[in-house]
Amino acid sequence: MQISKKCQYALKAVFELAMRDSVKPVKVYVIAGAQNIPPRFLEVILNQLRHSGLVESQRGKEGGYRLARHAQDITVSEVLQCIQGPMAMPADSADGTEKPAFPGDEAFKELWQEVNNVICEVCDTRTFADLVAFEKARRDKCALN
Amino acid sequence: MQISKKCQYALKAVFELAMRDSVKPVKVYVIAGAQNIPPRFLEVILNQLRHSGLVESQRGKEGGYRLARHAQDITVSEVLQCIQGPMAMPADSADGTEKPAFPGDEAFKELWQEVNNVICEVCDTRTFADLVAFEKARRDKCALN
DNA sequence: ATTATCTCGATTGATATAGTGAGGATAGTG
DNA sequence: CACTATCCTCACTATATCAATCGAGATAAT
Repeated sequence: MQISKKCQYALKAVFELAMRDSVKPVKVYVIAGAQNIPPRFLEVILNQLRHSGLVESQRGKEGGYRLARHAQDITVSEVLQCIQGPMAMPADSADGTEKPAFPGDEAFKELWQEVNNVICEVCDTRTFADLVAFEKARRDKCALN
Repeated sequence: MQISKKCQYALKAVFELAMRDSVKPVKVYVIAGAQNIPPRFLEVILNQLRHSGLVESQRGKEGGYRLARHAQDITVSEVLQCIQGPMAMPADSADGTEKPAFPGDEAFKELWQEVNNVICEVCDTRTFADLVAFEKARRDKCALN
């Protein structure tokens, strides 16, 4: 049960763009610096996010990346799915072939389905606007001390 | 987001023992055959489960494995933790060292905590007695057709 | 024309996973 | 006691996946 580094980087990158909420595109190395992500690796990741329509890019000088939609319309699930693919639970046979079922297969399938559902409930409803709001609230609280 | 084969095998093996609910120990190759698990690999897995106190073994001829507790007292979580270790969510730093936090780290930590909680809610409350009951109910339903 | 940036596929090195091998320990059976 | 079927242990290998980098190209601003 693990979230890959790549996925964590993707989430952090989208978060950074959401925080900045900038009309001007943000350069890769700026995001990388702000979030401590290997810059060349981040290029790969942002490109993948772009192909999924989560971010937009601008090439050339003064180029960079920005969110393709408002932060409140991008969920954690979308980023996870873009990078890790759909949350494949064991029972999902990769090939479509009907395999001979073994005792308990159905029971486990139902279990994984339920696990999947509760995860999705959390990740589908959590937008990057929420995350940014959380971060800002935390900063305000710290500022009081 | 993936459950390893090893873990799936462990769950299937415990399920098989729960189904049989036998006083006599069940041999590895029997479990392996019933659940389509590579027998030598299953040995390794059952041994690991034994060290965690989930199953008991008997050596020698007429030896094998049985559950160390009643099926209703063994949860899916216990097997998962035995094989995969605790569900480590990204924010948990492996080393105990304080790392310089980056923007959003706290927000993500809270998110992963929540994800972890809902998963545990499902897996902590699901016992192997539940899974066996599910399987038996399914069989009864099929028998009617 | 120059330069800073994104684009994209290939490649590398590290780590984790899945599974196997070989020999030892133990308990029942004749 | 000798034999054999079983569990026990740990080391090992092969393969896949992950994390990250490289290098050459395309594009846009100046």
